[in-house]
Order: sequence, then structure tokens, then C-alpha cells
Amino acid sequence: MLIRNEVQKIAKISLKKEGFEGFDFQVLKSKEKAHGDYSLSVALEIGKKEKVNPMEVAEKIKQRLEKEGKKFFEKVEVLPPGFINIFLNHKSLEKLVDEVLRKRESFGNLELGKGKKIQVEFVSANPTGPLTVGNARGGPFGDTLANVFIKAGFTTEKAYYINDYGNQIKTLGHSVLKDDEAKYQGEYIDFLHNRLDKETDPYKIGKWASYIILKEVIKATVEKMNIFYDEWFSESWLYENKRVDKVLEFLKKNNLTYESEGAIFFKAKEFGDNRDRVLVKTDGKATYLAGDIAYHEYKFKDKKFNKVINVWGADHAGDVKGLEAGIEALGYKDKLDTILLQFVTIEQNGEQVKMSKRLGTYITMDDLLNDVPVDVVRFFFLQKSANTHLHFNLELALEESDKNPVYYVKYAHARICSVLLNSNVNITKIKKARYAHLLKEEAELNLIKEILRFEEIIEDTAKDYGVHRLPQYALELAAAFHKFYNDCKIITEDKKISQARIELTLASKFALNNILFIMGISSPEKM
RNA sequence: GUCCCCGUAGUUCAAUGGAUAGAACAAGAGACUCCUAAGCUCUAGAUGCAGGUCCGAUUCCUGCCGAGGACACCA
Repeated sequence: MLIRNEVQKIAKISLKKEGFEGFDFQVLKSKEKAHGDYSLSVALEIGKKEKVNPMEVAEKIKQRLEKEGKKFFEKVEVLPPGFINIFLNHKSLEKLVDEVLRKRESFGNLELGKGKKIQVEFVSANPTGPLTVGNARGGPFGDTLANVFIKAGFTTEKAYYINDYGNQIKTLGHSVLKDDEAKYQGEYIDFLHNRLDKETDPYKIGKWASYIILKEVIKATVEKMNIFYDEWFSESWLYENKRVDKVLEFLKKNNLTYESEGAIFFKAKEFGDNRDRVLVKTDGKATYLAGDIAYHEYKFKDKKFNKVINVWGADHAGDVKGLEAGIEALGYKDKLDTILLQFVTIEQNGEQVKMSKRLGTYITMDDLLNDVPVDVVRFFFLQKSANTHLHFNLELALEESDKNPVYYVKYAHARICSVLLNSNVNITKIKKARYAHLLKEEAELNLIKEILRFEEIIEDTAKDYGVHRLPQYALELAAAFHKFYNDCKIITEDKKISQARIELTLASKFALNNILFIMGISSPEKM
């Protein structure tokens, strides 16, 4: 049960009963202990709109809240200029601990996505070379976001779109042949070059090479990151199965295309794009966009996703509108959300350099994973919001690997396991909280509240895709446990207190284990 | 030139328009007869600049400065 949603409901009813309707408000988590557990600033808004004193409005709402919420609230306070602060009562905290112990691994499972099918497509780097630290940024992000959706109750799939079609494949072929049109270079190209047989057609070679790269290089790196896709989708498949032709036909038939300068354009402007887009080039070949529209038709029509999230690099920002227009033309408006991950810049010799395969200024994810444990890598990337231009310094990353906060979180888990082991309590038998009413210490109450926040974190992240919230929460939860451990002796002579604290420790374990699992990070029993 | 994103502590990052801007690392100080000290406690330290809207701005608007990205019949 999300207590925050209960507060929301109670507040809504209270407002209605006091005659304040039509105000869209949110329940805020109080930052200060003195401000209780949740706050409402709605009285300030009402005061502004209705030109009345917000303090008086707040006072009225407060009195109503006390009546409506007496089951959950210890007290409600009004503070200038009109904040309403809500303090949860002990009973509701006890009930919630009990709920965690009953739900165990399924604690945090929501019904938000019930009956909905969602896909997260991420990384999808071209199969023309190894994953760089830059394009792999989408890995932990997309994987974790998908895990959040699973937790939130969505039927979820993770997908990788393989761009095994078009010019770049030909270029890859030339590169493997090492002829005049070669562009890519590196050890992997040499390796492929040495494996060449009699074949001389660059496209065929490129295709062959792309599959080897995908299988032996990209997939290997992805798996090292603990990422397992549900679908590896081939762009070529769309062409082999006439999917692109069909989409083009459909658009033509609906008068959404026109010919100009020998090419076929899509009237993207009619769907809010800033320009029309080419679908078929003068050479008669379809553009990437045409394929991508066909791919998304597959996602919505064949696979019946209610929602698709594409996690892209910021260099594709200009392509978003074109694809959205295409999707709208097919009748799937608003079913796609695109997350643009800002670029990773690397620092070399004290200077920032753009991550570029052609300039050779890149670090492969594989190299990084050889030196830094995957848990550290995932935590490191997850901490940054999508909008952050990530500055990456390999020396610093190596140096800070041991000091990474992920160990702080993992240590909390190991500590919990150690306590549970020392307690001689059979934790598999604990299925409910019997002594939660004895938990009165500041550190205990604070830990309970942190555990309960887990559901809110899942809900918020499933709604706004802000995955960086997770490691932050994990740190706060771990801190709350460490504090509890230091302030309260768990195993004591008082058997009831001991039992109460063991129960709380176990609840902490579930919350911590669940959050780490979602982030794709291991929960060690020992450290 | 147009568009997108960003500018917060020494560093890497947080902060749905809310109350005293949070962490981590680095710096300084402290506590162990006690369940894992990879822990705990304390100190010091920041919103690029200039305006505007608002009861209230790191957040919204305008301008400037600075960094990255996009402006293809490439994928």
C-alpha cells in the first residue's frame, strides 16, 4: 500500500468537504523532520487564486484532515505561510512493516502497469564495432528502467535494434577488405580481415562481419553488464519481409507523401515536424527513417505494446520528430517516448575530448569492465540523470572504483545478513511483524520510513523515467540502516526488543535486496 | 544562423515552483570493554552573469557568457 496515495486521497476528500475543488495538488515528502512526513502546499495556491489568507485556508483543511485521516495521522500542523504538515502515526508504520514482511521479495510490486505491455529499446549501437563507454551508457539505464516497469506491474520487454542494413554495412565490408573505401579500423577489423575467405562483395562481407561483431563483441559486452535482452531485432528483417514497402504504400495511399527532386518525401510537417522527411532516396532506396517507421509499426501492431520507450544518444535528437510524425501517421500517437542520453565526453591529459570512433578517442566498455567490477560500473552510470553531460575520466574511474558508493550499499546488505545469521532466528519463519509496536527509537522510525519509500520510488520512476533516483535512494536506505545499527543494539537481552529489531532488519533486507536487484547489482551476504 | 541539452561545494553528481540547496570523494576533527569500522558523529565548503514573473525561483521567462550535441537523399 502506498501511504502517499492514501494521504492524497484523504487530502482530496478533505478539500472537497471544505469546498475547495478543482485544485491539482501533490503530496510532498517533507525534507525536515520538524515538517512531518508529508506536506501540502495547496493552501498557498488556494489563497492565491481565491484571494484569501492561506493560513486560514490551511487551518480549515488541517481540521478536516485530522478527522478524515485519524487512522493514519498522528497530527497535522500548519506553518506559515500556509504549509500543512502531516505526521504519520505509529500504527500505520507498524502496519507497513508488517506488509513488507508478508510480501518479502514482492514488496514494492505495484499495479500501476497492470494489463499494459511496454518495451524499452536501448543501446542499439551499430554492429560495426565494439561498444564504447558512450553508447553503453544506455545499457544500465535502459535495463534498470525496464526492471522498474516490471516491478510496477507492466509486461515488459527489452529490445536491441540491430542496424544490419544499408551503407554502413557496405562501409564495414570495405573496411574488412581494407580497400580504398575503408573507414573503420582497429584490432577487430584486423581480426575479421584475417578470417576472410574468397568473398569479394563488400555488402556480403559487411553483413557477415556485422554478425560476428554482434555475436562475439557486442553481445559479450552486454552480458558482462548483466543485461539480457528479450529481443534482438534485425533491420534487414524489415526489408526481407517487405515491411518497409508496406509502410511506404500505406503512406502513399493516404496521401501523406509526395515526390520532389526525384525523391519521395513524407509530409511530416502535417504531424508537427519542422520539415518534411525523405523516405525514398533518388537512388530508389529507402531511408533509415522509412525502416524505423516500419519497425515501430511492428512494435505497435504486431507486438501490441501500449508504450514504447526508446533510449537514444543525444546525437539522434533531430530524428525524434520525424519518427513521432511517422508513428502518428500510422495511428499510434503518444505511444512512444524517447529518452535522449546526453553525450559522454572523455577526459584525456586534462582536456575534454569528444568520444569518437573515427578519431580514435574512445574507451570501449569492454576495457572498462575488465578493470572495474560491473556493479561499480552500473552504479556509476545510474547515478547520472539522462540530461547530464557525463564527464568520464578513466584514471579517475579506476582510482575511484574502490571508493564507489555502491560498496556502502552492498556493505549494508552484508551487515544485515551477518546480523540475521548471528541472531539464531529462523528468518524464513518470520512472515509478519509481531513486535513492530516496540520500535520507538528515532533511528528505528527513520529506517521504517526509508523502507516504505521504496514503493514511492518505483512509482515515481515508472512515471518519469528518472532512473538516477534509484542509486540515490539505495544510499539513503543503506545510511538509515547503518545509523540504526550504530544507535540500536539489535541482539539484546530483551527478547521482545530483539525480535522487533530483527523483524526490522529483515524488512530492511527485502527493501535493499529489491532495490539492488532492480539496478542489476548483486547483494552480497558477506564482505 | 536555428533548435536541443547543460552550467550547483576543490571534484563527480542530486534537489515534481516550496520551508535551512542534499550526497559521495577529497580536506579537517572525534568516539570502539558492545551484533561486520567498507560503518558512526562533528567541522568547513556551491546555485555562471544581469534582469523579469511569483507569497516563494537551482527550477519558469528574456538577454549575455561558457561547454556539448543536432540541423543529410548516413545509419
